Amino acid sequence: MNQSLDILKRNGLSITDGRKQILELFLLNDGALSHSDIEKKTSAAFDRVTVYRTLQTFVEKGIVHQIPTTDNSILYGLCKDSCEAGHHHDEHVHFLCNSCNKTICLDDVTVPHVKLPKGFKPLQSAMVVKGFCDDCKVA
Amino acid sequence: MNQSLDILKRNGLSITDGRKQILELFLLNDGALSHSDIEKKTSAAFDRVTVYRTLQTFVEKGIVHQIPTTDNSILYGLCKDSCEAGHHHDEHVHFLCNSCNKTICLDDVTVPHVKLPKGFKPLQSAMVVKGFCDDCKVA
DNA sequence: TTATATTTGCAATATTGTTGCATGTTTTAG
DNA sequence: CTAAAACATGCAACAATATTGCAAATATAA
Repeated sequence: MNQSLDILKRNGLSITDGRKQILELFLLNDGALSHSDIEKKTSAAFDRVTVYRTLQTFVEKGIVHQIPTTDNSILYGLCKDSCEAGHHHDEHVHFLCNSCNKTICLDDVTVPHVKLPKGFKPLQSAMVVKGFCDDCKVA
Repeated sequence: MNQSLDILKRNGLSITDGRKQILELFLLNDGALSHSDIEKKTSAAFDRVTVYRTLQTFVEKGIVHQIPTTDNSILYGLCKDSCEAGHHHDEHVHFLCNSCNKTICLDDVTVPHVKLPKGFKPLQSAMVVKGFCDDCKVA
């Protein structure tokens, strides 16, 4: 039943308090989290360095993926099961709500392919849509 | 003939050395620029605070737009003529080359609309494609 | 040309990110 | 179950990046 434990084991990571708790945050939270979100939500229980390294490890293992932003931060979102170490399948659309400010992974909305000018070879795409989410939309 | 002067005037900004030179950089450069790119390319001729404020002003006036990244930085790209103060029309695809590391605005490639789950109201979209650009592609 | 408005640079400070290393914890092997 | 090895953590020091107030300098308007 303990999903975070499961994920850590599956990825060959040692089980530590920090990793478990940070992973829990992702599992409980519906939106993406930044480094500072995590510090706040854990009440700085872990050294900031530990948080940095934990996130880095999670990215490497394909447990979370990075979401680009325009505010000098990086957001991290939980990967779907289909992600593997070193091989992310995070080509879904991310939605940033202008009102509640949450960033949500729309796992079922795939980033569409675009026709690029001659000579450009695409390997990976990211898409962020801003607007109002279901909870915040004006009725 | 002096395009940067023209742009500054059109936007009701006072003409200063810093603004002219930074704007020149964007006009001469084919890729997007970060704060630190600008500091390097101007040989730190301007205080870093001035560069921050200049970029902020340019964004507000619709002279440049922000491009999201996953590396704790913000890239700035020159807007097309159609952009106005407070109302960006930067819904074109950005291409980040894995080899030369340039980020290029593909002004003619529009970000496609995606079908969002019920209740989500989109206002603005950004898309970044990674891969190899025309210059760096393996022949 | 002068007065006003705006911009700049400096200083101080805050925030964010990185590295090496000793200590503590987890895992593995016996 | 225990000991050794492997690994993760926290601290300290440091580096880089970002923000603010304010006085001096510059640009614009009258």
